[in-house]
Amino acid sequence: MTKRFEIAYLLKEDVKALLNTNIIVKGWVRTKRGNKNVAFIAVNDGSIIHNIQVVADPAKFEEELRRITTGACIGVEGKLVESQGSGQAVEIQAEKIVVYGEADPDSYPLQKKGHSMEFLREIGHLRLRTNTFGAVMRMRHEMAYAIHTFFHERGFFYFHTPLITASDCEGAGEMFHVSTLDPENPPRDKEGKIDWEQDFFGKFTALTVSGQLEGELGATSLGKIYTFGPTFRAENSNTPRHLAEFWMIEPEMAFYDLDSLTQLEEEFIKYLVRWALDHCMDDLEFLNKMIDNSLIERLKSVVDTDFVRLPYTEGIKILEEAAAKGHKFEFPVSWGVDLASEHERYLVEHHFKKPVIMIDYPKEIKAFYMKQNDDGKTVQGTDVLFPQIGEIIGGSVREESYDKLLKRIEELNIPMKDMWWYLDTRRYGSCPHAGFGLGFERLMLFVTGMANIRDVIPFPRTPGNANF
RNA sequence: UCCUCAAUAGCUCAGUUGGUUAGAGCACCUGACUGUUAAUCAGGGGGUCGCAGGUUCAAGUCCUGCUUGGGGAGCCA
Repeated sequence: MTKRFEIAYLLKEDVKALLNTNIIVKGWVRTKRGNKNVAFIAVNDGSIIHNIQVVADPAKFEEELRRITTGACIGVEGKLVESQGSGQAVEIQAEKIVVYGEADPDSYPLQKKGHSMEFLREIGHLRLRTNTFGAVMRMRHEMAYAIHTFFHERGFFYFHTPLITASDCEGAGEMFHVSTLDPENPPRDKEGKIDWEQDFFGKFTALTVSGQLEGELGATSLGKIYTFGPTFRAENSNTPRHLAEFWMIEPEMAFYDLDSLTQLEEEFIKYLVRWALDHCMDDLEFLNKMIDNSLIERLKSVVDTDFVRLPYTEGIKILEEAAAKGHKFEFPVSWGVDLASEHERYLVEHHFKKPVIMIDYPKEIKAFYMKQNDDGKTVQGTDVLFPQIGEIIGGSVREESYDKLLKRIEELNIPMKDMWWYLDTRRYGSCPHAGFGLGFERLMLFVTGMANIRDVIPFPRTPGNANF
């Protein structure tokens, strides 16, 4: 019985022993071309960006060739031979062709010429069959695998935090409510408000905006953990960098301080970029050619560059000096303001020209759980700022002092009723610890060179769009 | 959510200061070509110019509203 091979194997492995023997390939047709003497069919099975060339005799396969158009699914049995043409090393001389599924060219929307990303988003069910999305999705898998490998090699445990949560006090964004109550006629309490006690969980619940708080419970028992799962934000954000449903990686480490935290952040990103360069070069070369021709160069430069550590206060000084020298900012800069993306871009793209890890932010512009510095003004938060993308990582050393954390919670009027368990981490066996969050799709933007975050996830969810 | 730009053939786009029958490339169909590389060459079919109003002798073109999409901003990862 003739064996089927995946195209990645035929094109990447040593196939000398297979030459001039019969094999089978199966996949989807990218193009068909030729004349009345010979036909060429480029077949792709998703295992690799490249196609294998099938050579067929038009006289022998007249009926099959009529049914084979761009997008059709076929199986081919034939002899693997060294190619007579110059575009590929090996090809298959067809002896038997099965057409599994035709793709009517009058209605099949994908062509062999390029499409706009906007058009492809409208056919999200079929865009995965394009070269670009094949490359992006293979890299998405590689990056996910690399993330697990990175943490596993360093003794982190993969820790599963809940997707449904009752903590609505993280301040990380608007939440999607989770309820089984009848929206037409919900039960009401005495004041006429919706009675969440009668809901499925007996309280108001929503989809998680972060696994961090539960992640801290893992870190203060297992030592080093990371989460890697979906995250949901109901913000009305319409930008190329935001999704309503995205994947986030959140490591949390006991006994890490600011230095070891930023060191891990830098090491992590460099590991992932290096992994892409080591394992995804075929796809990267395609993306470099078709999407962004400075991509590979940029990835290499990140791996070789030391990230800048920049205290917020020094960053403000640089920006104020730039403004004094005449650089125009839309928003004014002074100590205490939250930096706008124009400010971050100036620092990363103009001043340092390399990734910047900004640290020690004013406490007023950062979350309640960040460790307070002795100056009484700043906290040990860290943002890793990347060219083009902006903030790719946000992290901090966590405040481990029960009294300081409680005071901050009270100052910010954060409701206490759902926070008691979090505070217990500081009440019993409290330890210094730190962690960060990396937006998986922001990483994907960086390593693929794609411009819009909707094109680095198979099925993007954004305001007004939950298709496919 | 705010600002801004756009919407013309299946796809990517052109269409001049408003003026006759709205064009090109690709795709599709027909034909040519002895090995192509998003094959090439010749011919053919294919349009409610996003939707609804308005101005005008005349609207793809100007105005208003709506819808959808892009870019920028905010929020953030």
